[in-house]
Amino acid sequence: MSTAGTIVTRFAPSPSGHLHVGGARTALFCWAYAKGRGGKFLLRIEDTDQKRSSDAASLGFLKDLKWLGIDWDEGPAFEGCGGGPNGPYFQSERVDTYNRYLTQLVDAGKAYYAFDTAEELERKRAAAKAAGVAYRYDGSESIARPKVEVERLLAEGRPAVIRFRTPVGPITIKDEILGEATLPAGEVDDFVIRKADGFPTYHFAVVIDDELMGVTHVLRAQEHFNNTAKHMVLQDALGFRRPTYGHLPLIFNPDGSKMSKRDKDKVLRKTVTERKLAEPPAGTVGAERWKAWLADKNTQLDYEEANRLATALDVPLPEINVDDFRRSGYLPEVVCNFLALNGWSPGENREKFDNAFLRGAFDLSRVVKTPAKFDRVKLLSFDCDAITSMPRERFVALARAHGEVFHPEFMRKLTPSQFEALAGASHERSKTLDDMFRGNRFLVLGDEAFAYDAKAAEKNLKTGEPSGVAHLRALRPLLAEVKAWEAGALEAAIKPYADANAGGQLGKVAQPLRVAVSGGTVSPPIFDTLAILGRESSLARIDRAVKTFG
RNA sequence: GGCCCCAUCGUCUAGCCCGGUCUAGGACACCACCCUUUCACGGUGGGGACAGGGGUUCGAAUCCCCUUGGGGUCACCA
Repeated sequence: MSTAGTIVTRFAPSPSGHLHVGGARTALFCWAYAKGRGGKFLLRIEDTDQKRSSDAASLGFLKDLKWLGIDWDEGPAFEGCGGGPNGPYFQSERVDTYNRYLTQLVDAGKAYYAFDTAEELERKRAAAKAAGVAYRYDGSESIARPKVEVERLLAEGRPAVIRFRTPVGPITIKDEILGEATLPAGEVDDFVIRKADGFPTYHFAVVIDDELMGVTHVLRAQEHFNNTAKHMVLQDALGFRRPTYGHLPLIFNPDGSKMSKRDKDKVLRKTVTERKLAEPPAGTVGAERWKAWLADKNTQLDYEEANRLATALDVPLPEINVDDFRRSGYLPEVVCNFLALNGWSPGENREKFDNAFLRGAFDLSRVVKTPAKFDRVKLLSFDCDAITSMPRERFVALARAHGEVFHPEFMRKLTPSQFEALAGASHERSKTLDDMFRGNRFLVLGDEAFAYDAKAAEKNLKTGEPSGVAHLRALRPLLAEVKAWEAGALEAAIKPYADANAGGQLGKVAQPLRVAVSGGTVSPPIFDTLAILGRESSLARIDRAVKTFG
């Protein structure tokens, strides 16, 4: 039990390998609310659904929380967080506790066993729907069943659930964000509180645990709003106190659809169909999986499969999970900042802030009631601002760390000094930590291996008077003479040439060079690009371009 | 469909609770121009919203009602 007066919030996800942005925001707000008030933030794993079997990867989202800078005072132990006196923090390990309260309710006549089969219930639901009326469970038969009969059926081993006997009457939900709402009598029926497999349902476990763990404030997604009524009647029946509730607005895709991992499959399917790919790209997805995936729109690739396929296809995947944003090169502090802005704002036209500010300023009265559409373009802009305004050394360090995790083969092909030069040259044009890796593939391909973009070559090498190739021919001996192959010296060699032979328009010379050494029209500043590439590769590539397009 | 909730630029939002200071502010996006060795950055300027209809009031984005629209929820999932 926690000290009286201490604010306690909790984030209670079901086990998952990855943290969804919506969940991340909920966690962030719970964290900020408690920590900003000297309270505690705790984590609890809602793993009462055996079908969502939990394996080792099921707690993968803990690292996402850590990455965001959200740490928890109580909960599963992980990298210095967690532990605490109110555990276990896995609901699957608390079944005895739930059973104690369950028995108490049954003995008091506030809950009862029911033996309906799934088929029976389904039939009644369908009938109600056909009749155009709202389905409500009718417990009269179960309630009337004599105790001996119940015990006989139980002894027989008949599958049974326990339902809560919801008192008749309207229920008023009080919410710090949405205000008050009253559900008319009969709206909440006798819901299941223990499943046939012996596990409690979400509604029951939540109420017990929030009470036992001393949770004072429940902040969760708005989809739980109506559930609150169930939790309230349970609290009353058990004699529990009532936490303060705040239901957060949902976060959607820009088109209003729900954000789901399926969005990734959608993008990939569309690309595969458009490109008429018959076979999976090598090393991405197994042949069997590929077939099944293409045949059934409801089949989803797993996380790694989707990422490998996206990389092979060179298509960006919509970021859904926190880890997706990390992979895409977003800064954790920016993700938090932007997430907080979806559903809350500090007012006074302030938009940029860190978690320390959030924890000091966050409060429920400024949480917005309306659902938000997640604007990745604005997020990108925030990330760009954060990156370009950080010190260069910090950027280089972050980019290196990012590269080592997500682009190890790229990192292996560059020497440390080459990498540093590339990162330095990329800093001011990077919107994410990933940009420099995606945009500069040509650097790590062999001099004969990278491809020339036909359009770029046509425009910058073959046409013009003099043509780009003509400039390259003239430049080649000048470059060969450059003593120290670094950006300054290269500029000193090329600039005068442009002044004399291109009317001072450096672009007339820079673009042909760029296409010659990179294959395309986009690269870091040309002198940097040549310097990073080195003398040997630069000259070899120029020679190749002259030979190919001359 | 029943029930519940919500409604300001394309998007995120400020303003609403305590009506006048709002010819509605900011950010992202967009358009134009400028800068420029590509890309990006940056600079300057611009278009852009109180869903509709009734009330209340001297006066409404702000209060009330209706309509419309959006969302949530109606599981032995959480």
